[in-house]
Amino acid sequence: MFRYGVGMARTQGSHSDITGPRIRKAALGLFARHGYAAVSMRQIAGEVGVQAGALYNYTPDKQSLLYRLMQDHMQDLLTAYDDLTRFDDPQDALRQFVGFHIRFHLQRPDEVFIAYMELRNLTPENFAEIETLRRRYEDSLEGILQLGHETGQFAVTDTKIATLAVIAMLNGVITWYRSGGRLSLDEVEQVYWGMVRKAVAA
Amino acid sequence: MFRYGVGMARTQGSHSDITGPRIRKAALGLFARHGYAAVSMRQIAGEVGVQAGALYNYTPDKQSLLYRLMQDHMQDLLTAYDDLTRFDDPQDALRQFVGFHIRFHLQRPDEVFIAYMELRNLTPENFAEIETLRRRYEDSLEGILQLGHETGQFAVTDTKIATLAVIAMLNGVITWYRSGGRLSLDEVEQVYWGMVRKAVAA
DNA sequence: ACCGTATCTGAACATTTGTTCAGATAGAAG
DNA sequence: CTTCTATCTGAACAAATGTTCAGATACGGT
Repeated sequence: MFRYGVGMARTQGSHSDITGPRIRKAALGLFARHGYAAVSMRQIAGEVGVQAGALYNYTPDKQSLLYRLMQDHMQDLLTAYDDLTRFDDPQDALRQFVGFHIRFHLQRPDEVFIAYMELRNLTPENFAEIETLRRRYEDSLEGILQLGHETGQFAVTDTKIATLAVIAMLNGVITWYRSGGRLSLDEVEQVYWGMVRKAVAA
Repeated sequence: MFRYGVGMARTQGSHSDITGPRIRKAALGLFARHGYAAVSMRQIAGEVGVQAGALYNYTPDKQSLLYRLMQDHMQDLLTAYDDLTRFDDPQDALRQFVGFHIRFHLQRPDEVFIAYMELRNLTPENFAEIETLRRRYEDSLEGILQLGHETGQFAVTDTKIATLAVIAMLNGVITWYRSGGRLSLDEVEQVYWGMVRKAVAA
């Protein structure tokens, strides 16, 4: 027997305020684990418990879904960093940056992974947007190094390279850190701060 | 008019010693630029000037092609490093490591990119193989830091973390360095060596 | 109770995917 | 020249891809 239209419609409890975030969360995890190109819209839909077509109520296409994730992440990062009350002393400001960076990024391993690994899957326009945001964040670190260089507290021959080197080093932490592991967050922060401090020290 | 069999066979000058490397080189470049999952066998074949079916004379499948590229790279790396005559003094050994790492990796940006970004596209067995090789390389750096720690020349509270931090910092160089840019290879090496030296200094 | 709309299904679409293989030609060896 | 084999073509395959859409159901307001 065929009951016409059974299950072919809006489902119980469905609401865009619920489904939207769930889709982005599922996409986030899958993109981080398998990579953007290796994940299909049907996989994402499956994780949400919905058909693939339903995703297009929440994103115009797959590419925009990726872009949205990156954009949200970068904006969260900038907002959180802007909310800090800064220190005037370069040394204090640098320590604050290191601590903030490590803690913020360790709380969002998937976002960080995607924002770094999937840049090449963005359209040129979307890529430019994300790069602008990233640049703004890196510039704030460079500003600290620059100031410390001028006051003679830091010995960095090239602040641009030093900035990238410090960030690369800090980002490395997310490749190995697992909460509940050998070291606590405080210990990790202290170890990295020790290395950064000495690396730029005069 | 249909001439039976025109162009449907072995092509002039075709030789496995030529085509094999060309396939790997094309795959290397495409994987690095667009990512393993986003590159099709037909794209690779097209770059070589051959039909997709011909690739299967040189690799059992796409996955093995990726694995081969990573394996070759890691083995080149280990062989090149093993060929160095080592220094006894930890400071000298560390400087040698920094210089070697930067120069070796800057000469092979595509290989490095792939070896780092496409690990998740390997089968578990292939992944384990590559990880073993990578571990062997990292262990040699940790050995240097460990020795320097024992002699009191280095102040690294955690040699494991220090190893990963140093490598992450050095790897960062390939994300921005372009030959013919503002800095020469020697200058880049000096800048990074300065930061690494100070970062682990007692 | 009714109506408008938000939300989802199920099916369909044109492409593209990795892979296989019979057959055809070129090169190497005798 | 003949024979054997290495190398490639061209076509084919099933499966998977991103995306669209008519229609069906649930929700929210009146």
